[in-house]
Amino acid sequence: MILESMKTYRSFAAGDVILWRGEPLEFVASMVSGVATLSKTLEDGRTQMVGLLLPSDFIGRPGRTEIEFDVTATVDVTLCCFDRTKFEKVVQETPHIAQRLMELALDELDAARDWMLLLGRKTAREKIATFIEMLARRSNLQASFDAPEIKLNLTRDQIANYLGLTLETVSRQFSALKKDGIIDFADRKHFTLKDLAALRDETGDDADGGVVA
Amino acid sequence: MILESMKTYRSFAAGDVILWRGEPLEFVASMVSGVATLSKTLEDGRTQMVGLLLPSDFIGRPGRTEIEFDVTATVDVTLCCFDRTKFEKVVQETPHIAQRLMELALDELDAARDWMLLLGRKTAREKIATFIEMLARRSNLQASFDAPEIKLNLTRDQIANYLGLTLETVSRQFSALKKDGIIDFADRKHFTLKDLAALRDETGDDADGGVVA
DNA sequence: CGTGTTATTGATAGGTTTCAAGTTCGGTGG
DNA sequence: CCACCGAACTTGAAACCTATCAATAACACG
Repeated sequence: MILESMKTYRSFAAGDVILWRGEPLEFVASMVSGVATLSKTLEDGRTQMVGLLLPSDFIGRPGRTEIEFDVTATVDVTLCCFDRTKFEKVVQETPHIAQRLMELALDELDAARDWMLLLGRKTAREKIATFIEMLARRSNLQASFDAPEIKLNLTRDQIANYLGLTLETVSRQFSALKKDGIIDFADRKHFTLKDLAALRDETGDDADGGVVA
Repeated sequence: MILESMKTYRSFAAGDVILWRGEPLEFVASMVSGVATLSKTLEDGRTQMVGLLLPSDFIGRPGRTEIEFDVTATVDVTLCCFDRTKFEKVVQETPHIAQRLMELALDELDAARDWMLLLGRKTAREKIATFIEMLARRSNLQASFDAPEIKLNLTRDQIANYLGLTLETVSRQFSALKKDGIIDFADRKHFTLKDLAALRDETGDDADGGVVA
Protein backbone atom coordinates (compact mmCIF):
# COMPACT_ATOMS: atom_id res chain seq x y z
CA MET A 1 0.00 0.00 0.00
CA ILE A 2 1.37 3.36 -0.94
CA LEU A 3 0.72 6.53 0.99
CA GLU A 4 0.49 8.66 -2.13
CA SER A 5 -2.66 6.86 -3.20
CA MET A 6 -4.43 7.52 0.10
CA LYS A 7 -4.12 11.20 0.53
CA THR A 8 -6.89 13.76 0.41
CA TYR A 9 -6.72 17.48 0.98
CA ARG A 10 -8.88 19.36 3.46
CA SER A 11 -9.13 23.08 4.06
CA PHE A 12 -10.12 25.04 7.14
CA ALA A 13 -10.86 28.73 7.45
CA ALA A 14 -9.16 30.95 10.02
CA GLY A 15 -10.81 30.30 13.38
CA ASP A 16 -12.15 26.86 12.50
CA VAL A 17 -11.60 24.04 14.95
CA ILE A 18 -9.81 21.24 13.12
CA LEU A 19 -10.13 18.68 15.91
CA TRP A 20 -11.87 18.75 19.28
CA ARG A 21 -10.31 17.16 22.32
CA GLY A 22 -11.70 13.69 22.90
CA GLU A 23 -13.30 13.45 19.47
CA PRO A 24 -12.67 10.15 17.66
CA LEU A 25 -9.62 10.61 15.50
CA GLU A 26 -10.40 9.55 11.95
CA PHE A 27 -7.36 10.83 10.14
CA VAL A 28 -3.76 11.79 10.56
CA ALA A 29 -2.45 14.68 8.53
CA SER A 30 0.44 16.79 7.47
CA MET A 31 0.23 20.59 7.43
CA VAL A 32 0.47 21.92 3.89
CA SER A 33 -0.08 25.60 4.59
CA GLY A 34 -1.23 27.92 7.34
CA VAL A 35 -0.85 27.97 11.11
CA ALA A 36 -2.73 25.92 13.67
CA THR A 37 -2.54 25.70 17.45
CA LEU A 38 -2.91 22.94 20.01
CA SER A 39 -4.60 24.09 23.20
CA LYS A 40 -5.89 22.80 26.50
CA THR A 41 -8.56 24.41 28.67
CA LEU A 42 -9.41 24.35 32.38
CA GLU A 43 -12.99 24.05 33.53
CA ASP A 44 -13.33 27.79 34.13
CA GLY A 45 -12.08 28.68 30.67
CA ARG A 46 -8.43 29.47 31.24
CA THR A 47 -6.58 28.12 28.23
CA GLN A 48 -2.99 27.28 27.47
CA MET A 49 -1.50 26.59 24.08
CA VAL A 50 0.63 23.50 24.13
CA GLY A 51 1.89 23.52 20.57
CA LEU A 52 2.05 25.41 17.30
CA LEU A 53 1.68 23.67 13.95
CA LEU A 54 3.42 25.05 10.89
CA PRO A 55 3.73 23.65 7.36
CA SER A 56 5.33 20.18 7.33
CA ASP A 57 4.26 19.46 10.93
CA PHE A 58 2.36 16.27 11.62
CA ILE A 59 -1.06 15.92 13.28
CA GLY A 60 -2.28 12.79 15.00
CA ARG A 61 -0.69 9.75 16.50
CA PRO A 62 -0.76 6.20 15.26
CA GLY A 63 -2.24 3.99 17.93
CA ARG A 64 -4.36 6.71 19.52
CA THR A 65 -8.04 7.01 18.85
CA GLU A 66 -8.35 10.47 20.32
CA ILE A 67 -6.27 13.47 21.30
CA GLU A 68 -6.02 15.41 24.55
CA PHE A 69 -6.24 18.94 23.16
CA ASP A 70 -8.11 21.07 20.65
CA VAL A 71 -6.53 21.86 17.27
CA THR A 72 -7.57 25.23 15.82
CA ALA A 73 -6.68 27.02 12.59
CA THR A 74 -5.46 30.56 13.31
CA VAL A 75 -5.24 31.43 9.62
CA ASP A 76 -6.56 29.48 6.64
CA VAL A 77 -5.13 25.98 6.77
CA THR A 78 -4.71 23.20 4.23
CA LEU A 79 -4.05 19.66 5.39
CA CYS A 80 -2.94 16.57 3.56
CA CYS A 81 -4.97 13.84 5.27
CA PHE A 82 -4.66 10.07 5.49
CA ASP A 83 -7.23 7.68 6.88
CA ARG A 84 -5.94 6.79 10.33
CA THR A 85 -6.38 3.03 10.28
CA LYS A 86 -4.94 2.73 6.79
CA PHE A 87 -2.02 4.90 7.80
CA GLU A 88 -1.36 2.67 10.79
CA LYS A 89 -1.15 -0.37 8.55
CA VAL A 90 1.40 1.39 6.36
CA VAL A 91 3.41 2.25 9.46
CA GLN A 92 3.48 -1.38 10.51
CA GLU A 93 4.60 -2.48 7.07
CA THR A 94 7.23 0.23 6.76
CA PRO A 95 9.57 0.22 9.77
CA HIS A 96 11.47 3.38 8.96
CA ILE A 97 8.26 5.40 9.06
CA ALA A 98 7.83 4.44 12.70
CA GLN A 99 11.36 5.64 13.34
CA ARG A 100 10.70 8.90 11.56
CA LEU A 101 7.54 9.44 13.59
CA MET A 102 9.43 8.70 16.77
CA GLU A 103 11.97 11.35 15.89
CA LEU A 104 9.19 13.84 15.24
CA ALA A 105 7.69 12.99 18.63
CA LEU A 106 11.07 13.44 20.32
CA ASP A 107 11.51 16.82 18.62
CA GLU A 108 8.12 17.88 19.88
CA LEU A 109 9.06 16.63 23.32
CA ASP A 110 12.20 18.75 23.36
CA ALA A 111 10.18 21.76 22.26
CA ALA A 112 7.57 21.06 24.94
CA ARG A 113 10.27 20.90 27.60
CA ASP A 114 11.78 24.19 26.54
CA TRP A 115 8.30 25.62 26.80
CA MET A 116 7.89 24.18 30.30
CA LEU A 117 10.98 26.10 31.39
CA LEU A 118 9.53 29.24 29.87
CA LEU A 119 6.10 28.78 31.45
CA GLY A 120 7.40 27.83 34.87
CA ARG A 121 10.31 30.16 35.36
CA LYS A 122 10.53 33.04 32.92
CA THR A 123 9.29 36.58 33.54
CA ALA A 124 6.84 38.24 31.17
CA ARG A 125 9.64 40.13 29.45
CA GLU A 126 11.71 36.97 29.04
CA LYS A 127 8.72 35.12 27.67
CA ILE A 128 8.07 37.78 25.03
CA ALA A 129 11.76 38.00 24.12
CA THR A 130 11.94 34.22 23.75
CA PHE A 131 8.81 34.23 21.62
CA ILE A 132 10.17 36.92 19.30
CA GLU A 133 13.51 35.17 19.06
CA MET A 134 11.72 32.00 18.03
CA LEU A 135 9.79 33.88 15.34
CA ALA A 136 13.00 35.51 14.14
CA ARG A 137 14.78 32.18 13.91
CA ARG A 138 11.99 30.80 11.74
CA SER A 139 11.53 33.89 9.59
CA ASN A 140 15.24 34.13 8.90
CA LEU A 141 15.03 30.96 6.89
CA GLN A 142 12.99 32.82 4.32
CA ALA A 143 14.37 36.35 4.36
CA SER A 144 17.72 36.80 6.02
CA PHE A 145 18.82 40.35 5.59
CA ASP A 146 19.82 42.37 8.57
CA ALA A 147 16.57 43.84 9.88
CA PRO A 148 13.94 41.36 8.77
CA GLU A 149 10.30 42.26 8.98
CA ILE A 150 8.48 39.64 10.96
CA LYS A 151 4.80 38.88 10.65
CA LEU A 152 2.63 38.02 13.62
CA ASN A 153 0.04 35.46 12.59
CA LEU A 154 -1.42 35.44 16.09
CA THR A 155 -3.55 37.95 17.97
CA ARG A 156 -2.34 39.34 21.30
CA ASP A 157 -4.78 37.03 23.00
CA GLN A 158 -3.38 33.99 21.25
CA ILE A 159 0.17 35.00 22.08
CA ALA A 160 -0.92 35.40 25.70
CA ASN A 161 -2.36 31.89 25.69
CA TYR A 162 0.86 30.60 24.23
CA LEU A 163 3.05 32.27 26.85
CA GLY A 164 0.86 31.84 29.92
CA LEU A 165 0.14 35.57 30.21
CA THR A 166 -2.79 37.93 29.72
CA LEU A 167 -3.24 39.88 26.53
CA GLU A 168 -2.68 43.14 28.39
CA THR A 169 0.71 41.98 29.65
CA VAL A 170 1.69 40.91 26.15
CA SER A 171 0.77 44.34 24.83
CA ARG A 172 2.70 46.10 27.58
CA GLN A 173 5.82 44.03 26.98
CA PHE A 174 5.72 44.68 23.24
CA SER A 175 5.47 48.39 24.02
CA ALA A 176 8.40 48.16 26.43
CA LEU A 177 10.63 46.38 23.91
CA LYS A 178 9.73 49.01 21.35
CA LYS A 179 10.52 51.82 23.78
CA ASP A 180 13.89 50.17 24.46
CA GLY A 181 14.68 50.17 20.73
CA ILE A 182 14.84 46.38 20.43
CA ILE A 183 11.93 46.04 18.05
CA ASP A 184 9.85 48.46 16.00
CA PHE A 185 6.27 48.03 14.88
CA ALA A 186 5.18 48.84 11.32
CA ASP A 187 1.63 47.99 12.28
CA ARG A 188 0.15 45.65 14.85
CA LYS A 189 0.89 42.55 12.82
CA HIS A 190 4.33 43.44 11.48
CA PHE A 191 7.49 44.46 13.27
CA THR A 192 11.22 44.61 12.60
CA LEU A 193 13.92 43.27 14.86
CA LYS A 194 16.38 46.11 15.42
CA ASP A 195 18.76 44.56 17.95
CA LEU A 196 19.00 40.78 17.98
CA ALA A 197 21.85 40.71 20.53
CA ALA A 198 19.85 42.78 23.00
CA LEU A 199 16.83 40.57 22.42
CA ARG A 200 18.87 37.46 23.19
CA ASP A 201 20.05 39.08 26.42
CA GLU A 202 16.43 39.43 27.44
CA THR A 203 15.46 35.78 26.94
CA GLY A 204 17.09 34.55 30.15
CA ASP A 205 18.69 31.65 28.27
CA ASP A 206 22.38 30.82 28.21
CA ALA A 207 24.52 33.13 26.10
CA ASP A 208 25.47 30.26 23.79
CA GLY A 209 22.40 29.12 21.93
CA GLY A 210 21.45 26.54 24.50
CA VAL A 211 17.88 26.35 23.36
CA VAL A 212 17.52 24.04 20.41
CA ALA A 213 13.93 23.15 19.58
CA MET B 1 21.54 -9.52 18.49
CA ILE B 2 19.57 -9.86 21.66
CA LEU B 3 19.01 -7.10 24.15
CA GLU B 4 19.29 -9.41 27.13
CA SER B 5 22.94 -10.09 26.38
CA MET B 6 23.86 -6.41 26.27
CA LYS B 7 22.57 -5.14 29.53
CA THR B 8 24.59 -3.89 32.45
CA TYR B 9 23.40 -2.42 35.73
CA ARG B 10 24.53 0.91 37.11
CA SER B 11 23.76 2.47 40.46
CA PHE B 12 23.62 6.11 41.53
CA ALA B 13 23.36 7.55 45.02
CA ALA B 14 20.72 10.08 46.03
CA GLY B 15 21.82 13.45 44.68
CA ASP B 16 24.12 12.08 41.99
CA VAL B 17 23.82 13.51 38.51
CA ILE B 18 23.16 10.65 36.11
CA LEU B 19 23.58 12.68 32.93
CA TRP B 20 24.58 16.28 32.29
CA ARG B 21 22.95 18.32 29.61
CA GLY B 22 25.06 18.34 26.44
CA GLU B 23 27.25 15.45 27.56
CA PRO B 24 27.80 12.75 24.90
CA LEU B 25 25.18 10.09 25.41
CA GLU B 26 26.85 6.69 25.65
CA PHE B 27 23.97 4.58 26.83
CA VAL B 28 20.23 4.32 26.94
CA ALA B 29 18.63 2.85 30.02
CA SER B 30 15.55 1.69 31.78
CA MET B 31 14.81 2.67 35.39
CA VAL B 32 14.92 -0.36 37.67
CA SER B 33 14.41 1.36 41.00
CA GLY B 34 14.43 4.82 42.53
CA VAL B 35 13.34 8.26 41.36
CA ALA B 36 15.18 10.60 39.01
CA THR B 37 14.34 14.03 37.64
CA LEU B 38 14.90 15.82 34.34
CA SER B 39 15.61 19.50 34.77
CA LYS B 40 16.56 22.59 32.81
CA THR B 41 18.29 25.68 34.18
CA LEU B 42 18.41 29.34 33.16
CA GLU B 43 21.69 31.24 33.22
CA ASP B 44 20.95 32.83 36.58
CA GLY B 45 20.19 29.49 38.23
CA ARG B 46 16.41 29.32 38.12
CA THR B 47 15.56 25.70 37.41
CA GLN B 48 12.50 23.88 36.16
CA MET B 49 11.91 20.18 36.27
CA VAL B 50 10.63 18.91 32.95
CA GLY B 51 10.10 15.27 33.83
CA LEU B 52 10.07 12.67 36.56
CA LEU B 53 11.49 9.19 36.01
CA LEU B 54 10.04 6.25 37.92
CA PRO B 55 10.75 2.53 37.63
CA SER B 56 10.10 1.21 34.09
CA ASP B 57 10.63 4.65 32.54
CA PHE B 58 13.08 4.96 29.68
CA ILE B 59 16.12 7.26 29.48
CA GLY B 60 17.73 8.36 26.25
CA ARG B 61 16.70 8.60 22.68
CA PRO B 62 17.86 6.55 19.75
CA GLY B 63 19.36 8.83 17.15
CA ARG B 64 20.39 11.54 19.57
CA THR B 65 23.94 11.91 20.76
CA GLU B 66 23.12 14.25 23.60
CA ILE B 67 20.21 15.42 25.72
CA GLU B 68 18.90 18.88 26.50
CA PHE B 69 18.49 18.54 30.26
CA ASP B 70 20.20 17.20 33.36
CA VAL B 71 19.13 13.88 34.82
CA THR B 72 19.54 13.63 38.60
CA ALA B 73 18.87 10.85 41.09
CA THR B 74 16.69 12.13 43.95
CA VAL B 75 16.95 8.86 45.87
CA ASP B 76 19.24 5.90 45.17
CA VAL B 77 18.72 4.77 41.60
CA THR B 78 19.49 1.59 39.70
CA LEU B 79 19.50 1.59 35.93
CA CYS B 80 19.56 -1.18 33.38
CA CYS B 81 21.86 0.21 30.68
CA PHE B 82 22.46 -0.63 27.05
CA ASP B 83 25.24 0.70 24.86
CA ARG B 84 23.58 3.35 22.75
CA THR B 85 24.94 2.46 19.32
CA LYS B 86 24.29 -1.24 19.83
CA PHE B 87 20.79 -0.48 21.03
CA GLU B 88 20.16 1.58 17.93
CA LYS B 89 21.12 -1.36 15.74
CA VAL B 90 18.68 -3.56 17.57
CA VAL B 91 15.96 -0.97 17.09
CA GLN B 92 16.56 -0.94 13.36
CA GLU B 93 16.43 -4.71 13.18
CA THR B 94 13.33 -4.97 15.33
CA PRO B 95 10.54 -2.76 13.98
CA HIS B 96 8.10 -3.18 16.81
CA ILE B 97 10.64 -1.74 19.27
CA ALA B 98 10.63 1.51 17.31
CA GLN B 99 6.85 1.52 17.57
CA ARG B 100 7.00 0.90 21.30
CA LEU B 101 9.50 3.71 21.75
CA MET B 102 7.30 6.01 19.72
CA GLU B 103 4.39 5.24 22.00
CA LEU B 104 6.53 5.99 25.05
CA ALA B 105 7.56 9.29 23.48
CA LEU B 106 3.92 10.14 22.77
CA ASP B 107 2.97 9.32 26.36
CA GLU B 108 5.71 11.62 27.60
CA LEU B 109 4.49 14.28 25.20
CA ASP B 110 0.96 14.07 26.60
CA ALA B 111 2.33 14.32 30.12
CA ALA B 112 4.50 17.29 29.14
CA ARG B 113 1.49 19.07 27.68
CA ASP B 114 -0.58 18.54 30.81
CA TRP B 115 2.33 20.01 32.72
CA MET B 116 2.41 23.02 30.38
CA LEU B 117 -1.20 23.74 31.27
CA LEU B 118 -0.33 23.48 34.95
CA LEU B 119 2.75 25.71 34.68
CA GLY B 120 1.10 28.31 32.50
CA ARG B 121 -2.33 28.65 34.00
CA LYS B 122 -2.82 27.03 37.39
CA THR B 123 -2.63 28.81 40.74
CA ALA B 124 -0.28 27.63 43.48
CA ARG B 125 -3.08 25.78 45.23
CA GLU B 126 -4.19 24.09 42.02
CA LYS B 127 -0.61 23.09 41.26
CA ILE B 128 -0.16 21.46 44.65
CA ALA B 129 -3.54 19.72 44.45
CA THR B 130 -2.70 18.39 40.99
CA PHE B 131 0.68 17.20 42.22
CA ILE B 132 -0.83 15.35 45.18
CA GLU B 133 -3.53 13.86 43.01
CA MET B 134 -0.85 12.54 40.67
CA LEU B 135 1.03 10.98 43.59
CA ALA B 136 -2.18 9.45 44.89
CA ARG B 137 -3.00 7.96 41.52
CA ARG B 138 0.40 6.30 41.38
CA SER B 139 0.51 5.17 45.00
CA ASN B 140 -2.94 3.65 44.78
CA LEU B 141 -1.57 1.03 42.47
CA GLN B 142 0.43 -0.36 45.33
CA ALA B 143 -1.70 0.19 48.40
CA SER B 144 -5.34 0.95 47.73
CA PHE B 145 -7.20 1.12 51.00
CA ASP B 146 -9.25 4.16 51.82
CA ALA B 147 -6.78 6.62 53.34
CA PRO B 148 -3.47 5.65 51.82
CA GLU B 149 -0.28 7.00 53.26
CA ILE B 150 1.70 8.67 50.54
CA LYS B 151 5.44 9.12 50.61
CA LEU B 152 7.14 12.25 49.31
CA ASN B 153 10.44 11.29 47.72
CA LEU B 154 11.15 14.94 46.92
CA THR B 155 12.18 17.87 49.08
CA ARG B 156 10.04 21.01 49.16
CA ASP B 157 12.60 22.65 46.95
CA GLN B 158 12.38 19.88 44.37
CA ILE B 159 8.59 20.01 44.42
CA ALA B 160 8.84 23.77 43.89
CA ASN B 161 11.09 23.24 40.88
CA TYR B 162 8.63 20.73 39.52
CA LEU B 163 5.64 23.05 39.90
CA GLY B 164 7.23 26.36 38.98
CA LEU B 165 6.90 27.76 42.52
CA THR B 166 9.19 28.63 45.42
CA LEU B 167 9.73 26.24 48.30
CA GLU B 168 8.01 28.64 50.68
CA THR B 169 4.87 28.68 48.58
CA VAL B 170 4.90 24.89 48.43
CA SER B 171 5.15 24.73 52.20
CA ARG B 172 2.35 27.25 52.68
CA GLN B 173 0.03 25.38 50.33
CA PHE B 174 0.67 22.07 52.08
CA SER B 175 -0.18 23.78 55.36
CA ALA B 176 -3.34 25.26 53.89
CA LEU B 177 -4.54 21.89 52.57
CA LYS B 178 -3.85 20.37 55.97
CA LYS B 179 -5.75 23.16 57.71
CA ASP B 180 -8.68 22.51 55.34
CA GLY B 181 -8.71 18.84 56.30
CA ILE B 182 -7.85 17.57 52.83
CA ILE B 183 -4.54 15.99 53.76
CA ASP B 184 -2.77 15.21 57.03
CA PHE B 185 0.96 14.98 57.64
CA ALA B 186 2.52 12.15 59.66
CA ASP B 187 5.90 13.77 59.21
CA ARG B 188 7.41 15.93 56.52
CA LYS B 189 7.84 13.07 54.08
CA HIS B 190 4.60 11.17 54.71
CA PHE B 191 1.00 12.27 54.54
CA THR B 192 -2.44 10.75 54.18
CA LEU B 193 -5.11 11.84 51.75
CA LYS B 194 -8.27 12.44 53.76
CA ASP B 195 -10.62 13.82 51.12
CA LEU B 196 -9.91 12.84 47.54
CA ALA B 197 -13.08 14.47 46.18
CA ALA B 198 -12.18 17.80 47.77
CA LEU B 199 -8.66 17.48 46.43
CA ARG B 200 -9.98 16.92 42.91
CA ASP B 201 -12.12 20.03 43.22
CA GLU B 202 -8.97 22.01 43.91
CA THR B 203 -7.05 20.89 40.83
CA GLY B 204 -8.90 23.17 38.42
CA ASP B 205 -9.34 20.27 35.98
CA ASP B 206 -12.63 19.08 34.55
CA ALA B 207 -14.83 17.15 36.95
CA ASP B 208 -14.57 14.05 34.81
CA GLY B 209 -11.01 12.83 34.92
CA GLY B 210 -10.02 14.73 31.84
CA VAL B 211 -6.34 14.63 32.66
CA VAL B 212 -4.74 11.43 31.54
CA ALA B 213 -0.96 11.83 31.73
C1' DC C 1 23.48 16.61 72.26
C1' DG C 2 25.22 19.86 69.12
C1' DT C 3 25.24 21.20 64.15
C1' DG C 4 23.76 21.75 59.60
C1' DT C 5 20.08 20.91 56.50
C1' DT C 6 15.22 21.17 55.58
C1' DA C 7 10.86 23.09 56.57
C1' DT C 8 7.54 26.43 58.52
C1' DT C 9 5.78 30.88 59.25
C1' DG C 10 5.61 36.01 59.09
C1' DA C 11 6.18 40.58 56.90
C1' DT C 12 7.03 43.05 52.89
C1' DA C 13 7.77 43.97 48.09
C1' DG C 14 7.01 43.35 43.38
C1' DG C 15 5.18 41.61 39.10
C1' DT C 16 1.13 40.24 36.74
C1' DT C 17 -3.73 40.17 36.58
C1' DT C 18 -7.96 42.40 36.71
C1' DC C 19 -10.97 46.05 35.76
C1' DA C 20 -11.82 50.02 33.08
C1' DA C 21 -11.38 53.56 29.67
C1' DG C 22 -9.69 54.98 25.34
C1' DT C 23 -7.55 54.23 20.74
C1' DT C 24 -6.37 52.18 16.37
C1' DC C 25 -7.41 49.41 12.72
C1' DG C 26 -9.85 46.86 9.13
C1' DG C 27 -13.96 45.99 7.00
C1' DT C 28 -18.62 47.25 5.38
C1' DG C 29 -22.24 49.83 3.63
C1' DG C 30 -23.93 54.11 2.36
C1' DC D 1 -14.56 57.46 -1.15
C1' DC D 2 -15.70 58.23 3.28
C1' DA D 3 -18.11 57.39 7.60
C1' DC D 4 -19.24 54.17 10.68
C1' DC D 5 -18.85 50.00 13.44
C1' DG D 6 -16.95 46.22 15.88
C1' DA D 7 -12.89 43.81 16.98
C1' DA D 8 -8.32 44.12 18.38
C1' DC D 9 -5.14 46.68 20.85
C1' DT D 10 -3.10 50.03 24.15
C1' DT D 11 -2.73 52.23 28.42
C1' DG D 12 -3.77 53.35 33.30
C1' DA D 13 -4.96 52.30 38.21
C1' DA D 14 -5.82 49.13 41.72
C1' DA D 15 -5.95 44.49 43.65
C1' DC D 16 -4.03 40.18 44.30
C1' DC D 17 -0.97 36.43 44.33
C1' DT D 18 3.48 34.81 44.74
C1' DA D 19 8.34 35.85 45.52
C1' DT D 20 11.63 37.58 48.49
C1' DC D 21 13.72 38.42 52.80
C1' DA D 22 14.09 37.02 57.46
C1' DA D 23 13.54 34.55 61.69
C1' DT D 24 12.36 30.41 63.94
C1' DA D 25 11.42 25.48 64.31
C1' DA D 26 11.89 20.56 63.26
C1' DC D 27 14.52 17.01 61.88
C1' DA D 28 18.75 13.94 60.56
C1' DC D 29 23.17 12.76 61.53
C1' DG D 30 27.50 12.42 63.58
